[in-house]
Amino acid sequence: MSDERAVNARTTYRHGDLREALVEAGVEMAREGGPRAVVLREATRRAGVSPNAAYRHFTDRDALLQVVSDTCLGFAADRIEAEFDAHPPTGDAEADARMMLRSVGTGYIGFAREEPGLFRTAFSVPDNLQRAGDASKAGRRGRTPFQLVGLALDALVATGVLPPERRPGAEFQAWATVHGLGMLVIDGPLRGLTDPMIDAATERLLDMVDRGL
Amino acid sequence: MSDERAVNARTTYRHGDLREALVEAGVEMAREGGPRAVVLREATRRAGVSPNAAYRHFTDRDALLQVVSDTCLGFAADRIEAEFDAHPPTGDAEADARMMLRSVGTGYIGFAREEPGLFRTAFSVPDNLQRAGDASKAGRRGRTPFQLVGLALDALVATGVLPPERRPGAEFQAWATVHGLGMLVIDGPLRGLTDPMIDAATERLLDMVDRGL
DNA sequence: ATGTTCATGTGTACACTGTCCACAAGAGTA
DNA sequence: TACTCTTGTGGACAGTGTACACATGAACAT
Repeated sequence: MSDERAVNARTTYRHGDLREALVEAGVEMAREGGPRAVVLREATRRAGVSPNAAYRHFTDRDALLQVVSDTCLGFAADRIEAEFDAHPPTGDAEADARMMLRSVGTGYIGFAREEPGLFRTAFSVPDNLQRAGDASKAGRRGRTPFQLVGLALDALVATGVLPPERRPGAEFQAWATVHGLGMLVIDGPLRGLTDPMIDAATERLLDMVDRGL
Repeated sequence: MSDERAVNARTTYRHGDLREALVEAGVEMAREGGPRAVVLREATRRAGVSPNAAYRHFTDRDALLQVVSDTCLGFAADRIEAEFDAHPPTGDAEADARMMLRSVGTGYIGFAREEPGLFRTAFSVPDNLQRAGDASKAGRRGRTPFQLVGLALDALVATGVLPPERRPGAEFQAWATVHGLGMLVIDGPLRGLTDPMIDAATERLLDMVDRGL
């Protein structure tokens, strides 16, 4: 019963939860070096297990990366929800809905800046509309980032800020805008700008979305 | 003088222009498989040269990828300029300026869809504001994509569509938006959507920029 | 308790990668 | 003609993903 979970030393032949251990190791590597740093052999090493053991849980190195990537998306969702919590409803339904959409944006960018490795990893694996709401990509509260944008937009429609006829597909506009900014901040021309400058750029961008949606 | 350029067979000891040949090989690999497919040894193989010969021209595999990436950005610029050409000025300066910005967007997305591998490669290497206008990233007409957005925005200011006080930093908004859509189309939730659907999403996004800038 | 089964981990091996080192070829110059 | 410096070669090594055959032991049926 002395189940040394996180520690790589183990006495039993069976690991206990190797799959989870590999994913956690993968996330840690991704945090430091992005998707390229997610190395299968290194993950098994950190889990204190032989390289081939990984193949009992993942068909491929890419399969591991896929799961790691999904996990990272879940973290992004958590970060966005944290932003929600930081701006609780005031009672002004319209302003609250607006703030909700902004929170998606600021949370998203915050995640990109605080965890660039995880951010890059989250979007290094091809996705599609079917998988966008997949439970494996959800955060602690069970929602994916993509669903969170949708929620914010629904609130905008409910309070009459956004005309219903503009609702369908609106997540793509909001998403693309914020995602683009995230990429620019991490790997693009905006790299190395000071925090206040990035904050300003974020605010302007969200203003644009607010006006133009 | 029988300089068999593109062919990998060569008679002389010296290659002639190995550096260029390696870059071209790299671009071809990037076209098929994105940045991960840019393999140094394979490039030398295609150039008909031993693996280590590459190190006379690039310090690193990453150095090669950097140059390949810059080249891809140049292609993106070409694609955008082609979109300019497809929509020549009509005489209505205001409408022309608007169309110019739209062309940046449609050209950009067009490039992403037509050459996903090159697009991914172009943005796989970290960049910064200093390098954004670097000549190595320019297209045939000597302008980088980033500079082309700037040009379009300048035209909007010149025709009075965009208030001058909003000009500084506006390329970041335009760029982020379009870049984000590009990523969504290639690797994100919008992957696999039909062309008309993507066209519609692009139009809506550009409308948003037009309204909200 | 005992034997069997089958998921899970091990060991060996191979092809392939990036990269280091010492050496070779030969174009350009003294 | 001899010397030099750039460019390409050959061999080697560590590290990676992954295939195959084998070992272990937890769970379950007897």
